[in-house]
Amino acid sequence: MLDWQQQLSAVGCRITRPRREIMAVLERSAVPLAPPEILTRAQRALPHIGLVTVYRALALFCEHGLARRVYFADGGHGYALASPGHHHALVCRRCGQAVEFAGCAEMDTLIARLEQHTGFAIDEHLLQLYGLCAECGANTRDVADPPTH
Amino acid sequence: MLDWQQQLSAVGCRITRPRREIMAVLERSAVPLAPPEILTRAQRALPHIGLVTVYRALALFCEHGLARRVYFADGGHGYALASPGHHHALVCRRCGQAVEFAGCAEMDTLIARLEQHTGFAIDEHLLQLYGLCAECGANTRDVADPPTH
DNA sequence: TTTACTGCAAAATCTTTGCATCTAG
DNA sequence: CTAGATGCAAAGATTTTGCAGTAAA
Repeated sequence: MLDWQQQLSAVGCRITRPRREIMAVLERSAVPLAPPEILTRAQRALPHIGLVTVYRALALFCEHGLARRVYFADGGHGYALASPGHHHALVCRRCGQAVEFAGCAEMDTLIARLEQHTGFAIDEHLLQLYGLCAECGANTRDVADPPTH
Repeated sequence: MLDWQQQLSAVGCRITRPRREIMAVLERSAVPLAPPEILTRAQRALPHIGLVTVYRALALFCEHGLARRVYFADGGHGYALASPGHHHALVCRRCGQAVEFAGCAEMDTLIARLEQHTGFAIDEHLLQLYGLCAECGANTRDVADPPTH
């Protein structure tokens, strides 16, 4: 399996210091991050990196399936690393932690039924689940730390 | 079943001319609309309505389950009327038309499996399907009209 | 009449673009 | 070397906030 550097190189993209750092920030975080937060974290290693570069790197990563946008229950969103292949996100509404999962097998029957009823040809889907992770579920009465998107 | 006016009145909200018009705009559209487009359409009947009112009305409608945000395959989003109860959207990637559907019965097994594996307590989900509606599927070689979000 | 709502103006965010400079390959 | 990438500054969008006036109930 190709790692992200090989994958980008293969299509003529360069592996630069900012891109490596942004990828590293995403790799370190269990929580999907918003671009300004990614910037802040990347600046610890690369003080002069700019927000524009973050946006451009994220767009590139998303185009190539290396990252994906994750929507929060409150309407906000962040970016998280994406495993190769088709996955979905399970997001903790309290700590923001996102877990990927595969398996849309369960949805195939649903999709088949809808195609028949509506005449649509369905070829893509967005599925995200929300809830409390084991840890947050256990500490429900603590004050919630606002998730650092 | 309560209509939206009764539902809002019941919680102390007023049924104003702008809110009625914004609701009417949503009712008339098969396509989820972005706030600026909702404004334009509402202004045909209420020339002095402002964008701020649109945002505030949408926030109110969403809070009370009368409308919902619909994400497009391209990352944009719009707002559409929501039927009472739990529904999902099936969106045509060409004309933008959105159809609601019920039935997450198929997902219950998936959710149960994930709860067991991850320890999450899952209580909400976002599911959207994308494809071509029957009409757009039939006319695939026409130039696409950019959907009026 | 009361108080929730509106509209305006302005601010705060978020995201994209143009361009000169830099750097990975 | 040399295309692709960066960073800055600035423009464009989008969304939120403050406040005085307006209108539902």
